[in-house]
Amino acid sequence: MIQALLVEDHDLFAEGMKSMFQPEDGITIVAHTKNGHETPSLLEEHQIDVILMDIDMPILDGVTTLKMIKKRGFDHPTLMLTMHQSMRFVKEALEKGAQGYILKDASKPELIEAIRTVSARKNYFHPKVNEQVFDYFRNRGKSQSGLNELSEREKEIIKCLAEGMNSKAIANALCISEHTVKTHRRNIMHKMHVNTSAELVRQAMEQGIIEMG
Amino acid sequence: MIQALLVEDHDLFAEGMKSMFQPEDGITIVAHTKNGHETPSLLEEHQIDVILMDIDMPILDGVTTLKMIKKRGFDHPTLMLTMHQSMRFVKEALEKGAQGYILKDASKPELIEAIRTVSARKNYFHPKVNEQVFDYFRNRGKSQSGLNELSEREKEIIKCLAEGMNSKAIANALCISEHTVKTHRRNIMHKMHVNTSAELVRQAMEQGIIEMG
DNA sequence: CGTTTAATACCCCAGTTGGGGTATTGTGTA
DNA sequence: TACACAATACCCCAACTGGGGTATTAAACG
Repeated sequence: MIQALLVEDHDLFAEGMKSMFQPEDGITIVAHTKNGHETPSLLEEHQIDVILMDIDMPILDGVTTLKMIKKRGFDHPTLMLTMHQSMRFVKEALEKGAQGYILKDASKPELIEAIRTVSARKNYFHPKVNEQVFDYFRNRGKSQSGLNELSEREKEIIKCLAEGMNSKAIANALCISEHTVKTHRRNIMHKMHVNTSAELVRQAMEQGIIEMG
Repeated sequence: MIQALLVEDHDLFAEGMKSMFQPEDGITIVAHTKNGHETPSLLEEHQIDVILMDIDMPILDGVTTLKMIKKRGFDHPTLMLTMHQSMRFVKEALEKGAQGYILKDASKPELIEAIRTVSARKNYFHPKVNEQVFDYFRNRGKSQSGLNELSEREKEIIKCLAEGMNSKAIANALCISEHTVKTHRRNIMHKMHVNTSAELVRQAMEQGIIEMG
């Protein structure tokens, strides 16, 4: 029996996951937390074979949580659960040492297969994610630059734009010159292949660079 | 035993919901569809006491589905399930005849209470939603205008803006003059209390006016 | 120890945006 | 019928945006 820890903020989804697995599935969720901070202590209390980690959580998101527990010396195989099909998250999750990535609109058999694969320390990608990974490395080979890797500063600029600030306001807020803000914005727009700030914000939200509400 | 129909596109969430209810809960999900279009035939095939309707679905969203089945003469009590805490959705769902509204981060007991309440044809609001409803009517009393009721045309303009179109491109796409586009955009920005198109798009996405990729 | 990259800053400039007006038409509703 | 409102269109104009450059500095990386 594979013993799983579920890190997921949506209670209803978590409840569902817990009661979903039958004895014949060979999987059981032995612990659940809505809070990334509680993860380490749960990993100590229970004998966990695999972590099921939601990416989209407020306060402490899945990728950050993963980074944190790896840093503390835990090395549990981890399956990332998300609604986002974005390469950004896949890439970040892989960098932090996740073994697998599955979308929330996957089927139960797919999830079971994913959990079994990951708990055996093999990599699992949901078919829909696989396409993205393929595209990613194909583009990477071409452009060397690796899609759209935004710097922290650039993400900061995007957040300001999304909050309705213009160049001058951003310059004041970040204590830099208006020229610099303009340069950043232009670089971001090039990287993301968009033509207006409005489209920039849309893309950023879809890719999870900006958190929702 | 309350017999429920679940309309939900995320397979994993649906699977979870199905296996979540125990006999002592007095609730069972007798049918599930990922597709709003299938709802009417399922309502005919099964004896359904309550519909659990996800709002955030591609192709045919929950509110549209609800409108469609009401139009076809079905009058099942319906509980809307969503991640959005936005007043816009609450309002639309109510207008289309939903009996209740619950967020996906509710707890299992809350969900059970909601289903029981709605199936008895009483109204149910999740506490978090209740605040919004209260705010809404309080503002409504003040301003008479009712928060930010965007016209269909205005929503169309927003979608174009989010796709990176400028006034000229939107004017061409919608076969109207550039002046008109400008007027619309200005009206929208007033209604939504934002100062830039970028912020406009952010707000629109948070309120669900624009669907996510 | 060179090379790359992020962050910073500046120049130029056409074109768009955002804010202030006003006005006509059609539709729907009180 | 009369009033309200959505959609349309136009005027003016200061300010900002987006696209084209170039360049310095410091940090990161092989």
